[in-house]
Amino acid sequence: MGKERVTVIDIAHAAGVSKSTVSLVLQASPLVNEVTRAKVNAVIRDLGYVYNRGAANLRQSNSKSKIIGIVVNDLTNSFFAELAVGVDMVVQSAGYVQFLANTAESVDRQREVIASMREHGISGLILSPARGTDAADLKPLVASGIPVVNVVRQVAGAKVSSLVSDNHAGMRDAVRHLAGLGHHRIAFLGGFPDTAVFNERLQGYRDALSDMDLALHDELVVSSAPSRAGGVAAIERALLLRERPTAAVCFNDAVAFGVCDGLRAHRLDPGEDFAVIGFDDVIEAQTAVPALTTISVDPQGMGRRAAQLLLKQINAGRADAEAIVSSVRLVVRQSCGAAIDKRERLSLL
Amino acid sequence: MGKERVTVIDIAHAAGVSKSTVSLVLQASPLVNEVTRAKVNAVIRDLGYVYNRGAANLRQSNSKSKIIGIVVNDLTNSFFAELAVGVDMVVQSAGYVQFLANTAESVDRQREVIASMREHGISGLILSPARGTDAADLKPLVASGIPVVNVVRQVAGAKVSSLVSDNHAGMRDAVRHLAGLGHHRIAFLGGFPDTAVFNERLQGYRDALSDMDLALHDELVVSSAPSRAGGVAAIERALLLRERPTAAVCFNDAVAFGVCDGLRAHRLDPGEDFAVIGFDDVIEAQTAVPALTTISVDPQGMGRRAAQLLLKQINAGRADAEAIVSSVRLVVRQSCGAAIDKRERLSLL
DNA sequence: TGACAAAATTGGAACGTTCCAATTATTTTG
DNA sequence: CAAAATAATTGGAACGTTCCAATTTTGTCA
Repeated sequence: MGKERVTVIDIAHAAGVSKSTVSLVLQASPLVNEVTRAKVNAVIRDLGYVYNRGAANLRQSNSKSKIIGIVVNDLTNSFFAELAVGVDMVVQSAGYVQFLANTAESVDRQREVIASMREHGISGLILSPARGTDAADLKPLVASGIPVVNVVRQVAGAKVSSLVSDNHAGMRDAVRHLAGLGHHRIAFLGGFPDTAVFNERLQGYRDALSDMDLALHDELVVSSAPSRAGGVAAIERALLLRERPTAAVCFNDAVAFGVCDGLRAHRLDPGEDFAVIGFDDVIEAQTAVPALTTISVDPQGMGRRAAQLLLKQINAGRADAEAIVSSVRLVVRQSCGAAIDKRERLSLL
Repeated sequence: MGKERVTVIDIAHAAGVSKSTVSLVLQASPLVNEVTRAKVNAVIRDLGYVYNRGAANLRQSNSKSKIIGIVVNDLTNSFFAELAVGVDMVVQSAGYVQFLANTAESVDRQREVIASMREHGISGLILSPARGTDAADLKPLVASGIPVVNVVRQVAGAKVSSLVSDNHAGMRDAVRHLAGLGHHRIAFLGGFPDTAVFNERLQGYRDALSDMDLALHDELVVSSAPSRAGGVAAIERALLLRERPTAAVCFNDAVAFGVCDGLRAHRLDPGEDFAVIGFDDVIEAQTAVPALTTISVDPQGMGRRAAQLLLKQINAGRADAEAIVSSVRLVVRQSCGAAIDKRERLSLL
């Protein structure tokens, strides 16, 4: 059963009107009489009609396909999962549906999935570019007039909008906070050094050190994969130094969690014996023990904003590149030694 | 620039062949001469042609749309994120692209997104049904002949394939292991009691207790949201009991991590003072401290298998429901007191 | 070379919708 | 009540592809 597809023509026949009228009803056009509308809608329900957007898109402009694409480099990272959820929330309620693809940092996969999405007629794309993406990769897309919003990372020279967090200020605030707590040897742990994000954060770290009149020791900058495992590896190496750091700012929360794991493996208590600050404020950051002090970027909110920006551009028809830097704030929890702070405050009473 | 869309007809003109030939080339048909093929392909590249799958789908059967849908209830949960990544891997390499939607356990959202995906002509659907989904919700989908694979949860009475893990055996093994370590008061923490998964796991817990001649105390079963926060709440309540448990099996890893957090908040050391076992073997389970003993279900592998099953059904044209129960194994790490175990073993030497 | 088979190419209808211009039905107005 | 204005409906072309049947080209063989 349910063999033959029900089309607008079947509806028209059953309702005793023309296919044009049915089409008008489908588009909720004000031109059609209330009673016909009701009749047609009833038939639509009865026959179990399913609108064929493919056919509609053929006739309409591509920008009305009601599909957007989102491609991220690591969905396993909660940051991106939450970003995707944020995007999903707003596109879903705008009646859109999203293609989601994971590139695992492969530019080849990225090229393939973007091509594939284009064939399917996406109206817009939210892209967290894989490492090594360059402007040329996005060229054909933007030339065809499809709005693109880059998130998290920018790609130099690409004429597309972007939404990134204020990496410099965030890291600067983190380091200042640690310096304010009396730390002198503060490490910068995790992240791949060939990314813009890494360099922005690193610059924030450097600037803060010089602001606070602290010396910059290159060996305290330890790069690694931006993952939990990478964090373990980074703290391992940092603890091997003759002069150990007493605190660390981490490339992201995943790294920070790994650093906490690594510290425990060395019988050090994160938050007590060593201060740790993350970046992102992933959902687990608040419930973890110790709760993670981190730079809150609100990934879900970022997803929502990116989606809103994209939808705005889709509706406007024209996409003039706008670069938004999302501000960021330090959330102080236990992992940076707030407990010590509190103890001191209590002793003052 | 790039205003007008390049079509198969433009290619035909430029290459001096007919549109039919171009179409044949696009489908890599063996009917076309090598030299024409090369010529056409060259023109395709030069003009920056983009295949219009929408148009093609209009002419072909819906099962060739090269789109599958995947709807999950909580992408923020790493389990589902990994599942999605697994699905993504196999569909991507099969040349498919996936619609991904998050329902946040809302049947209404679920209904909407499934309808929307259907309008876009998905060839198949992987669904982790929201709580409260019933067979009627899936009726129209399956009636239209679109293969559906339910993952994680089944929906009673729906004639669709399913891929679930062996919840009963997994929980049974977990409890037996704890009992084997000498625990008598073992709690079952977390999860919503109105789900099939919960009940299967609970049954495994009960059966294991009776196998091991342990008494079943109802107050040791504490339900909660299946999240980290839920875990904190559950252990809080369990620790309030006059006779405290000494170990717990948890509904999933998220709950287990929450339980560890909650224990620490009470100055109890998970793995030393209290044994904890999770369910899922999420990626963090191995790197967390203490590393989490858990029932490994390999979410990514599950995603891959679900995708393979779905693609098989799409290609077969006919989807006869098959129910696969994925076997599961206990992975012993630190959180259940393996360390104690080891200590004992060492003392025997 | 002529006849036939095989290989390669092709025109046109079809898919399910939208949109335009045209038509018909209804209401308002002088 | 006729004419004009407005409201509602409609047929048909178009969108970019595939597929079928038909045609043309090329190759083979006696």
